[in-house]
Amino acid sequence: MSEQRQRDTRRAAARDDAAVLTFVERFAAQMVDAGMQRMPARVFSCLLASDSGVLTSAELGERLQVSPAAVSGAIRYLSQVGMVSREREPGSRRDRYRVHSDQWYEALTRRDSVLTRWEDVLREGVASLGQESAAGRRLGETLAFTEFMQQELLGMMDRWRDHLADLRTEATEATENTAGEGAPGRDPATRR
Amino acid sequence: MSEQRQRDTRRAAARDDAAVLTFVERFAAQMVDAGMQRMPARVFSCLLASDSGVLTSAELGERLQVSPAAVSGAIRYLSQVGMVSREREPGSRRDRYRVHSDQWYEALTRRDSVLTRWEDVLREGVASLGQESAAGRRLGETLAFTEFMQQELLGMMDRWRDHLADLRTEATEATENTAGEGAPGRDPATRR
DNA sequence: CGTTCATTTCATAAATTTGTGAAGTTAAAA
DNA sequence: TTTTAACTTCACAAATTTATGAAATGAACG
Repeated sequence: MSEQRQRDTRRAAARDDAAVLTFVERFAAQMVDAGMQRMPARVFSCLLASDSGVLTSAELGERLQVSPAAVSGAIRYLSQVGMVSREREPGSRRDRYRVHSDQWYEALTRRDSVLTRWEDVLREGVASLGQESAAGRRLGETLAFTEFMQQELLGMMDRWRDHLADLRTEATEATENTAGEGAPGRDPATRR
Repeated sequence: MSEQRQRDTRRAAARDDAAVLTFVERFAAQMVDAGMQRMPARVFSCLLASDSGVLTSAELGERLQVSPAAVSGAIRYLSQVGMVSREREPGSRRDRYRVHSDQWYEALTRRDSVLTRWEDVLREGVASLGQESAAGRRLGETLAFTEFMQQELLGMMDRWRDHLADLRTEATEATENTAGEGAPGRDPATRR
């Protein structure tokens, strides 16, 4: 590697660090607006913007300038809702947290999702207000909407998986230069 | 109206009031869990569970036991995101706030929605991290997902409108007893 | 025009949420 | 077994959010 090249690399890395942090904070802020707690949002965003897609607690703490306790709490939440998974290499005491770029979307259609809990409450509401009242009918309609939506989301995710496969094929064919965890040879049949 | 009937009505009304309040608070709590602020959630839920679908500030304040200021703030938010509209009868100084059971769902697909802002941030992230890096590729994929999802939501809402029309037709045919704002003769062609 | 009533704005007090340090727990290493 | 390193839990302080009362605005009515 020439000295010129090395200097370029170092400069690029420095620029990236700043750029990554900027993105992490902006994207996290959007997630916060959408209702997520701040720390989970920052941790998730940080993983999303990392090259490997895997970071240790220490790395997250250093990048976000927060305590191990804060990371711990955020990870507890994120793994609970299936957006991040926790790994440990046998023979180490360091956890590694990973965002599955292939799978975190799936959290949207989780069976025990927000929508399901809405439905429970709405069903109760319809029952106690009665189908005959205007209010009861309105609640019933809202219930129908959430049920419809949950059904539709399933179909949507199926189509997304196909769409994603297409995108990755295109990307691979365009560059003929696959490496890392970007686009492992993916077999649509093994999905779900 | 017989005395017996009157007593029944009164008893039913009392039961309903309690039932409505229970529902309102439970549903609002779900919306809060999903990220909405408490007061907007309560106000919206209260409108949703009202027979007329229209309430004044004073009525909302009384049912929820909150100050006019709190109602005002909640309504500002709700009308901004298109979940509630504000009306005033010419020749009155009292506002009336309405939930359009036909339309509040549409707020989900608003052009300036959460998703659109996510996309802006993600696009920036892809640009600054570069398509070549693994992180850049991951962000690009997330961007593709949000774009895909936004597109799909449009189709979904189209299908919902049809589905809703069917539901209402069924309901009307079953009872042959239409009244109030429940199911006005609806022409699918006039939608949107 | 001035009065009255409904809504909005704003400063503030209360309640909730958030992140930290320190102690506690668990499991690898010595 | 003891030591050490990593993660977790917990009580608390700080920051943020939330709802209120009081003052301000605005529009109908006399």
